[in-house]
Amino acid sequence: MEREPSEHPRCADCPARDRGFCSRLPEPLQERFREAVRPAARDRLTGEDGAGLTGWDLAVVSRGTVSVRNTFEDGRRAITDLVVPGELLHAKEGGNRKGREVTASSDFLLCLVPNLEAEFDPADCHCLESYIRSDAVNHIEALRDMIATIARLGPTERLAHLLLGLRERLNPEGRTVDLPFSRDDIGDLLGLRAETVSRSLLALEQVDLIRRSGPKKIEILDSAGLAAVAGG
Amino acid sequence: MEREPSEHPRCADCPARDRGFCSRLPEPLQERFREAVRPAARDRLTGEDGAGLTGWDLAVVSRGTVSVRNTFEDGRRAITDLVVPGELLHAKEGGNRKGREVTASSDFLLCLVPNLEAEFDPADCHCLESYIRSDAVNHIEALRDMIATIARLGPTERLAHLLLGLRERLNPEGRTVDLPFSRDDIGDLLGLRAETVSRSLLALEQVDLIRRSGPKKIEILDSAGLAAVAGG
DNA sequence: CGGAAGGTTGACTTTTGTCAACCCCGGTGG
DNA sequence: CCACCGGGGTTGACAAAAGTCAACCTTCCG
Repeated sequence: MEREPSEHPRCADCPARDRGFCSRLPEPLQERFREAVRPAARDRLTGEDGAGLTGWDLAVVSRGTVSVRNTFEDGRRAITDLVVPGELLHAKEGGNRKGREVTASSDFLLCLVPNLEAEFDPADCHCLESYIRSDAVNHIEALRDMIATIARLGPTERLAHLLLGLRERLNPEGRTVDLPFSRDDIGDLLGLRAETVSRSLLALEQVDLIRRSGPKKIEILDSAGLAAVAGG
Repeated sequence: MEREPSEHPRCADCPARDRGFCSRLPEPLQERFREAVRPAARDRLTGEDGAGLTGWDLAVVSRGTVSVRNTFEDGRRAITDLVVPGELLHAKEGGNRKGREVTASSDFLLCLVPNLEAEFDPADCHCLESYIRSDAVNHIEALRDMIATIARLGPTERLAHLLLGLRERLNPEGRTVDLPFSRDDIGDLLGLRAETVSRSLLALEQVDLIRRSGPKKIEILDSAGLAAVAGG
C-alpha cells in the first residue's frame, strides 16, 4: 500500500472530478470527503487467497478500469463486473468466492476511506451511507441489465449494448469509445469468443452504426440505431 | 396496500424467522425491527409505469418468491433476479428501467419499513444501514456469479448451479428443491428455452445426480456431483 | 369425459464455437 | 534502415451446441 499524503493527487486533477459518486455528494460533505480519501494503486485488488487491498470501507475508482473476473476450474473465464472512474467498487475486502479476483488496468488509481465511522461524524456518516446504498442499488440494476443482455441477446446486440454503456460511462459528452481491453476480454465480458466479437464489430460497422480507427478506438455514428439494435 | 396492524403475522409464524436478514440482526435491534415492520401483499410490486408499491425504505420477503423480470421490445424475456424468504429486495420504489417489472408468486408476503430514520433512533439506524449495505454487496456477488454462469456454462451446468443455489436458499437443511416456477420461467432465468431445460433436467437425472417426482419437485441425490457439474 | 396448459420428445435448422491460416502493426536487433 | 519476430486481431471452413417447430403426453379442472 504505497501511499503518502503528499502523493495524493489533488481532486482537481481527478478525471472523474465532475461526475460519479464524489460529485453527487452535497457540497460541504464533498469537502470533507476529499480530506478523508487516501489514494492506493495495486494491480491485484483482491484474490481468492485473500491477498490484496485490505482495511478499507469505501473505494472510489479515480483513474483506470477495475474488472471483476471469474475463472472456472477448467480455465473458462468471465468478467462479471466493471468499475470505471467516478464509480464505487462494491466488494468485500479480500476475495471470498472461488475463482474470483478483482484486477485493474495498469494506469489506475483508487481513492479509499479506511473507516467511515472514524473519519466522519455521525450525521455525515449517515448521509454517506445512504448515498452508498443508493449507488449499490443502481449497480444492482446495471448487473440485472447485464444478465438480461447476456441471457437473451445475440452477439451483435450484446456489443451494441456494451458500446452504448461504455460511451455513457467513459465519455458521456463525446461519440467515441476507447475500449479498455482486448477482444478476449470483451468476449469474457459478453460471454462470446474473441472471433465472434470481431465478426460482430464488423457487422455493426458494415451497417454504418460504428466506425473503427484502430482495434480499440470506436466511433459511434448512430446512437439511436445502436440503441435499436441493443434494445432487442 | 391492504394492511391492518392486526393482520400482521407474528414473526413467530414467519417461514424465514430463523434465517435471512432479520435473524442476523443483533437481538435487541431484532426486537425493534419487528415493531417497525409492516406487511404488504401485491402481485405487481413495481412496473415500468411507476405503478406498484411506494413509500418504503426497506423490504424483506417473508413468504413466496419475488422475481425481477425484463421484457424486450420484441417479446424476449429474462428473469434477472430472484428474492426468496428472508432476503432483502434491493430495488427502487417504482420500476425505472425500460421493460423491467418486479413480480411475486401468489402466496407471498413482504415486510416493509416505510422510513428507516423515522422508525429507528440514529444508532440503530446506522447499524441497520450497515447490515443493509453488507447484504447489498452479498447480493452483488451473487449476481456476478449468475453472470459468469450464464456467460460461460452450458445448459446442464447452469441448471446444476441453479438447483444448488435454490436448495441452499430455500431448504438449506433438506435435499429437495421445490421449483417456484414453470419451465419457461427457468428458461428465462438461465437464458435457455423450455425444451432445453427439460432435456438438461433429464440429463442430470440420467446420471443420478437428481431425481424428479413431479415437474417441480426435485431431489438432489449427489450434492458434490452436482457441484462438480456446476463448477465448470 | 373433454379440453387446456404445461411438459416432454424427436427431427431439423441456425447460430456460435473451434481450429487454422493469415494479416497488421509495433518493437527489436542486425 | 530494414528484416524479423510476436501478439493481437481478422477471416474462412467446419463442427458442435442450442434453438425451432411440431407432435405427443400428462395432469389438472371443469
